[in-house]
Amino acid sequence: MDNKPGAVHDVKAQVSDEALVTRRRGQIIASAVELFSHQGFYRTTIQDVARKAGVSAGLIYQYVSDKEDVLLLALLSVLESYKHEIPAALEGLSDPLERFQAAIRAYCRVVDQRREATVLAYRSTKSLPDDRRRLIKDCEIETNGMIAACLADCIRAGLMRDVNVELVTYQLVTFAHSWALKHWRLKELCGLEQYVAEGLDFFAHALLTPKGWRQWKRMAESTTG
Amino acid sequence: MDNKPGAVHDVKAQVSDEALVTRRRGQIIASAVELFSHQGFYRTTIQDVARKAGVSAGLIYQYVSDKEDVLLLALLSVLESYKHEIPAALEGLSDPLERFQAAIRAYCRVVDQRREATVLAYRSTKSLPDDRRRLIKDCEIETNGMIAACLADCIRAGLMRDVNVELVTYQLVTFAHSWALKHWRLKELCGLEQYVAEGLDFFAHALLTPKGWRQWKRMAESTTG
Amino acid sequence: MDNKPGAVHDVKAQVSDEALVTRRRGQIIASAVELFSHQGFYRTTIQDVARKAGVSAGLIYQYVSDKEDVLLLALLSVLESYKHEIPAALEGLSDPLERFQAAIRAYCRVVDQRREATVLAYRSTKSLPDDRRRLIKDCEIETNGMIAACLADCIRAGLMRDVNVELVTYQLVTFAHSWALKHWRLKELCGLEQYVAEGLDFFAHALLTPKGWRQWKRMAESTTG
Amino acid sequence: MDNKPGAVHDVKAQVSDEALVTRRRGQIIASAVELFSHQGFYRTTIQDVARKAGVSAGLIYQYVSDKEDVLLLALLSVLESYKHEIPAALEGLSDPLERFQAAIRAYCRVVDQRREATVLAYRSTKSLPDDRRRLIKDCEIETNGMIAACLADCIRAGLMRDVNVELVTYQLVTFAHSWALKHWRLKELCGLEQYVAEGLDFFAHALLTPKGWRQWKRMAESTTG
DNA sequence: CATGAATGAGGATTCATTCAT
DNA sequence: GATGAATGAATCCTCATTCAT
Repeated sequence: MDNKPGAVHDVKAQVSDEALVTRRRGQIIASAVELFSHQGFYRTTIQDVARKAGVSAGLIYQYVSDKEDVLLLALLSVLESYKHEIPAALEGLSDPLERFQAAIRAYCRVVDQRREATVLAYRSTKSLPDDRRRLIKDCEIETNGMIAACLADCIRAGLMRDVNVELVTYQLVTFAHSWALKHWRLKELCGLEQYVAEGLDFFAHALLTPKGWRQWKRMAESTTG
Repeated sequence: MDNKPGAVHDVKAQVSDEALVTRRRGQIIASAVELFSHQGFYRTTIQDVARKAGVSAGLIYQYVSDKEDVLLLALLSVLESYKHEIPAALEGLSDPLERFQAAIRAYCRVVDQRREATVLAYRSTKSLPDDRRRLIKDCEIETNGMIAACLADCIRAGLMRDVNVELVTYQLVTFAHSWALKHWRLKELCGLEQYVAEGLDFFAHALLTPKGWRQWKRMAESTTG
Repeated sequence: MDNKPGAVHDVKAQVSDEALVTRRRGQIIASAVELFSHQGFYRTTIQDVARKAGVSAGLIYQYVSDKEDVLLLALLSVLESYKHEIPAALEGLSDPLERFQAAIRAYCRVVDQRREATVLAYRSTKSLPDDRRRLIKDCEIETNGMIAACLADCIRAGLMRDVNVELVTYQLVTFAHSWALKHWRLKELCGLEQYVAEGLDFFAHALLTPKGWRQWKRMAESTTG
Repeated sequence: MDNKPGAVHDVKAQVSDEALVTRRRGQIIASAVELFSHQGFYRTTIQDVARKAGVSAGLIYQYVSDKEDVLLLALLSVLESYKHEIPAALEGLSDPLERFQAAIRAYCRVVDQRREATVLAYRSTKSLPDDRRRLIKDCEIETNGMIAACLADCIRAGLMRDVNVELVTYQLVTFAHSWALKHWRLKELCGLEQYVAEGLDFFAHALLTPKGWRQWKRMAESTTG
């Protein structure tokens, strides 16, 4: 329910009509994400955002209190798309290994779709004052939690070694992010599909127990064959 | 020999005395890295840099043509400390697996020492115009090359699986960087030593052949025992 | 119709309301002409212009893209007052000699009214980049053309000798300008009226044919008597 | 004796050796005239002047107290070349009409030789504070005096009409200056020789008495024939 | 005498933010 | 609610001038 673009998150609007707030923020954020991603936060002016959103500069300040607020909203919209996609990809899957694979795949796919925005999140989170940055981190932790849960399930099922879940989660998350962060180079080495495949293979070797391995290979055969 | 802080790299100074240029640039860059790391590039004024370096604002422009030049120099100084430390850590080691371990360890150690600066590099490379960014990327590629070489040696020696070297290199590099990028969270989970240890264990599982494993365990025992 | 102060001339404003643009530019230019004339272009700051115009410094940049643009606009406003006054003075006159006299007189009168501004035009045209200077020169050529036409008419009517029209036009134009350029000295020798009278007498001797002379004297008598 | 480049004129040097002062100022002024003429006073930095003169920036301040001092010296050096050339051209001539012609010719020739510098004088005299500008004006008045004297002699000899000498002198002087000021256009109409010839013809018609005319024609024939 | 590195005040320009319409 | 003109603080950069060597 707070996944709608323009959801509130402590950012106060001066306009009361909630539906309007949501719609306007949606416009604003979409433009902001695009511009911030390409030109960076500081190189983008509020006028730029207003122009691209097809509204006046003044209007923005009725839905946001700061330029930094726009950044916050923009970053949250990115992070929330992560939080959205992963559960959607797991829908209906119950096997731990399948869920693990699906989660990684989904994460990489969103990152690929919002590549520029992902880079933006890395670049610009620090541009936020501490309290607003907190919100971003909470959001990231929440997403990580979903990955971590998949991992924990695999371990609990004896399919993976008993590794430090949170540390490995960072490896997995970072793997997804890297597709965006290092895209300038990776795109010359392989496509998204191969990237994910090689990654999963790597993680399989790193994590699976013999039992896990057997299932993993069975899964692979049933997919291929 | 162009690793000295303040090395030239296309950035032209108006002062001819080379020793002075090196010294002054050293001062300027040190202050810049510190300030940029904490406040970000755009929030830091040239006056800030000058004040912290104990020089006048005007002086900076005798050693640099732009504020962006200061950023370039700052980033290069970070990347060059990587390029410096890794070979130093490999000095005298000939065993591929030892070299591999030492390289990862060294990389993580530099990142730890220059944690803020590493974050800076992630945040601010995009603030540079394309041509200057090129220099940064070249530098990064070079560092990656050193890791990749260690990896390739292990594979060639039959100690590791025949993986896609460059892709895995990115995993390794990213692992080191993450210590800085996610330090706000990781520091609550473990110290650098444990981080590296768990990482190496993870990579060992992911990469080693049976032959590699035997040697790896022997190494571990000789270190521990 | 493009004689209004603030007429557009390739100088782009960021404000769309045309009437406002005209009004604001009028304010800005008036202040700029005054200040530039007294202190020179380089000694005058945009803040000075803003203060005198009763607006903020930032506002100026919504109507002008450069400080040089302000100069361009200022110079054009001066040159356009020339282009305006001369035809106005010739209105209703059909006799070539009368038109000639009226044109010179009008020119000298405008120069006298905008003495400082005329000096400004001489001093500062070269401070403009080539392309903008072009605009100034075009404007000057146009004004000269009006004087030249009067001269040519007199020649065609057999009232003046067949001299090189453009060269002599420069003499006439220069004569008018000199009243401003050398005012520091001329004002001690005579008033504007006498300056014009002596000038016309000089040019009459230099240019009139016997036929021209007869008419010239008749004109003088009818004016005096 | 104060025609030497670098003559003192109230401008105090910190160096005592007079010969050296003269030499150094010569170097400095030559570079300054060149640079100021092309780029204008404000666009030229002291460093520019120093570089072109092949000296250090600091050195200039040992021979001059101000950047404005450099301008003053530069302008004086131009005006003094006028004061120099005219008497030189009159040397040995005693006939008033010949002297008149020679003076105009000489003036135009110097202006032609130092065209850029002449424009500089027009542009930049106002950039000087009042007291230093005084020096320039005195110098100009002195030069005008030489032209005025030639004119007065012609009148006294009954060769020219009894016009207001100083006013007409301004016409003559202005005629010479115009060759520089309007050179961008005039050069397309004629060369210096023709410019002078047409000018002299114009002035002849404007000024000569019948007696003067007869001699003027005789002079022309003897030159031509 | 000469050098040229260092200073720091000064000014053009940008842009987040406000507010009258 | 929306607009966009106006503000003015903030910052980069230049350059005349000084002074230690």
